[in-house]
Amino acid sequence: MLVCGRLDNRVAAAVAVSFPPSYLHPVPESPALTPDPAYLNGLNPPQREAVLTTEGPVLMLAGAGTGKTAALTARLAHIIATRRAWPSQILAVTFTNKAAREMKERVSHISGGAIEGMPWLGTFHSVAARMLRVHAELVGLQSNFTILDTDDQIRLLKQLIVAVNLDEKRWPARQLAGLIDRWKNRGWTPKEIDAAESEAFANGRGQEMYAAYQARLVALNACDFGDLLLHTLTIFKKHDDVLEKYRDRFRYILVDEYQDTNASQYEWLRLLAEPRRNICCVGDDDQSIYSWRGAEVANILRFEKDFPGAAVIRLEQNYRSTPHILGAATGLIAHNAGRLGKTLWTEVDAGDPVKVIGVWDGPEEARRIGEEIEAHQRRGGSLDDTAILVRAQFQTREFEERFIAIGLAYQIVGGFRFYERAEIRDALAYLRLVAQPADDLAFERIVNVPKRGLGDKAVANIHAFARATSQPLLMAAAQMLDSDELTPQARRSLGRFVGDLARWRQMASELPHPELARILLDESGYTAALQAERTAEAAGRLENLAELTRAMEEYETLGAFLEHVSLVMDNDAQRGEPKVTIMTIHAAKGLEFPIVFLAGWEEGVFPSQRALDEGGLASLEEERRLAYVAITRARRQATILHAANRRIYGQWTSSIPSRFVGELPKEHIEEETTMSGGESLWRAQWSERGDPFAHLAAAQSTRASTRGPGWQRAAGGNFSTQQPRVIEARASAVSLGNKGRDDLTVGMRVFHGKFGYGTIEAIEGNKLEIEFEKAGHKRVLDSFVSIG
DNA sequence: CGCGCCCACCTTTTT
DNA sequence: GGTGGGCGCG
Repeated sequence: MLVCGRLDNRVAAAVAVSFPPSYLHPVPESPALTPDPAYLNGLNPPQREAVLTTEGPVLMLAGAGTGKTAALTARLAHIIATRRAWPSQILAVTFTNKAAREMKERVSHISGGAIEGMPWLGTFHSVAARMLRVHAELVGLQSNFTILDTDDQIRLLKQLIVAVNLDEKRWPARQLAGLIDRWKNRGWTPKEIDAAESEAFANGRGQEMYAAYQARLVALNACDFGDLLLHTLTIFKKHDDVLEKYRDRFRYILVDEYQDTNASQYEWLRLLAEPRRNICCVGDDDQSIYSWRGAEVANILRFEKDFPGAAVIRLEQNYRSTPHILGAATGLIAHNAGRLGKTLWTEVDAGDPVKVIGVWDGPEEARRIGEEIEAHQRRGGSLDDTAILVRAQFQTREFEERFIAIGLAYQIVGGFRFYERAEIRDALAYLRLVAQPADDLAFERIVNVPKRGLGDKAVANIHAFARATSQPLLMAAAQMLDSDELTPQARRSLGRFVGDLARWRQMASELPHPELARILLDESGYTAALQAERTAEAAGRLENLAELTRAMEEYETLGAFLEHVSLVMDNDAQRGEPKVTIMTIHAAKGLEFPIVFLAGWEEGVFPSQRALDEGGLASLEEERRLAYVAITRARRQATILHAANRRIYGQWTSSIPSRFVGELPKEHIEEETTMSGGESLWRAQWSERGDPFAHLAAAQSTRASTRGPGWQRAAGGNFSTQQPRVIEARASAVSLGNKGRDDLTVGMRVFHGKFGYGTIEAIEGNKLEIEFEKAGHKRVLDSFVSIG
């Protein structure tokens, strides 16, 4: 097949057509005789090769911004158009729902909507879940098993730890969850945990706890995310007939982001790919940034060994960034060893060097980026063009504070997924309990939410009774109503809860489920409890719940919805007014922005201290790959910043620029420091002193004599003289895009997403002075408030 | 049973 | 510096 990979496109197409797959009916039309089919338009030679090399193993090394998705979708279109396989005979797996969704849309688009279903296009987990629903009984589950989220998982483990009299402080459930996850990622069932591994928890009881957890899951008819893969893998290994069935079905296999696969996914794929070995893995070893959650770069590095004769196709022509940006990224990643090797190039020749700016401290960094963004706005640019990428979530706060202060619209992407929010999980627990009365975890979660006087004591009682009579909690609770096991209050309250559940259960068959959900939230008192809070947070939660019930309308059955919500639902950033995007580099993978700011390039922040401390060289290289991913997000301009001082966990910390800054090729960068005396003075400062405030003092005393423009803005002193000018500058920048709104007046009560309710005290253009009920006096932009 | 205080924690994140 | 969880008291 290597040979095939070297053929030119026309020949490859001809070869392909001359060997029609024998299992299909002869194909009447012959694409090779007609001009190139539409899906090949605009593809460069390696991309075409990737599309046309359909038979045998293919490794597609696709650098950042090289048109990977275009090639992938064309490949799918090609396989289907040439009748090599029906859409239902192609397995295409991705890691995220977003990637799966995009691929679905593009395939459908490229085929002019002709390809409706690619039923086996999805995330590893959703595809595995789908298989597992069919064969659940082979691992002791029923096909309507529940998929637990991390929160359920931890609560369950905690119970198990307590049950065997382990000190949950010394042996936290989180740690065990992490271990079990790791084991599952490696494809190990409890049987495969050896003594050495087992040693990692509670003096050798790891294996025992893992086994107990698995047993408990089966009893609950539940599984966690890792199980979706591990169970299907187990089934493939033990039941040849099942494996055969899928091997026969999947004529072609396509894997996106192959460098992110873990051992269990790898094994899963290898089993399915045999004996045809029509597997096409797409990835970029330089963008492997998820080893900490089990991804093994080794999978991609050894692909050619695993699949001898594999065609290796490199996509290296970059369509995203300028030569300087690519040059900087390429120069940086060249410091890593053990790469497959790729060199990005571009036909574009314009563009500015990557800017590297050294600033005094964190606040100045935020200030500086804010100014750059406002300048971009003044030139007529949109905020949607801009993104700030950080190493860790804590860095976002500096920007948030600054942008609130200057009224710059921003969004922070990441943090909690939609379905990880407490209120969503509570709502789902209600639905789950109505759908499956035996769902003990759901019962525990909501039996006292909202508070109905059923505390730990009552719940412990129910638990004991349930265990003694071997029945689910809800059934036990119902029986206990007739006993005097509980205090009269608790009994009354529990009686009502149990009665409500029975009633909702009745309704479930008659009502559309979104309606059921609304009734449920209302009658349980959940909504009322949130409304009573009258806080910004509670209002947000109510909104999320409304969103949840809205989303339910798109699903036929409650079961379908529950599957969707636990596996698929994500909170995509909603469009709306233009705003700066602030997010972690991890979250930015796969995205691109014209203008990118890379903040906090300091030793200890990026590379992170933890990576430096514990991971050794491998972990440093992963940080470097992360830096590579970060730079290659930029289309036109990348700006890297590093601060000499930063407050981390309340501690002022001085740091030196990241080693990655030094690794950028000089010819592709342009350095600037806002500190007088240049880098040398500054280096002298941080190295001499341990006391961070000494720097501040030094800075202030130096400032009198050295007045670079940066100094004036840096280090926070002398605000009385500086502030008015700065505010003016802001006002003009902000007013470019936003006129004040006319529906607000002084004295009006308004609601702000972050600060809650407050009263307007003054209006000045599009800026408001508000006295907030909880958050105190603030200046905010009018677009952030609604009339409350 | 619920509130409040104190203390340990503190990359990255999908499913 | 903020937060969440555990524990002790009212």
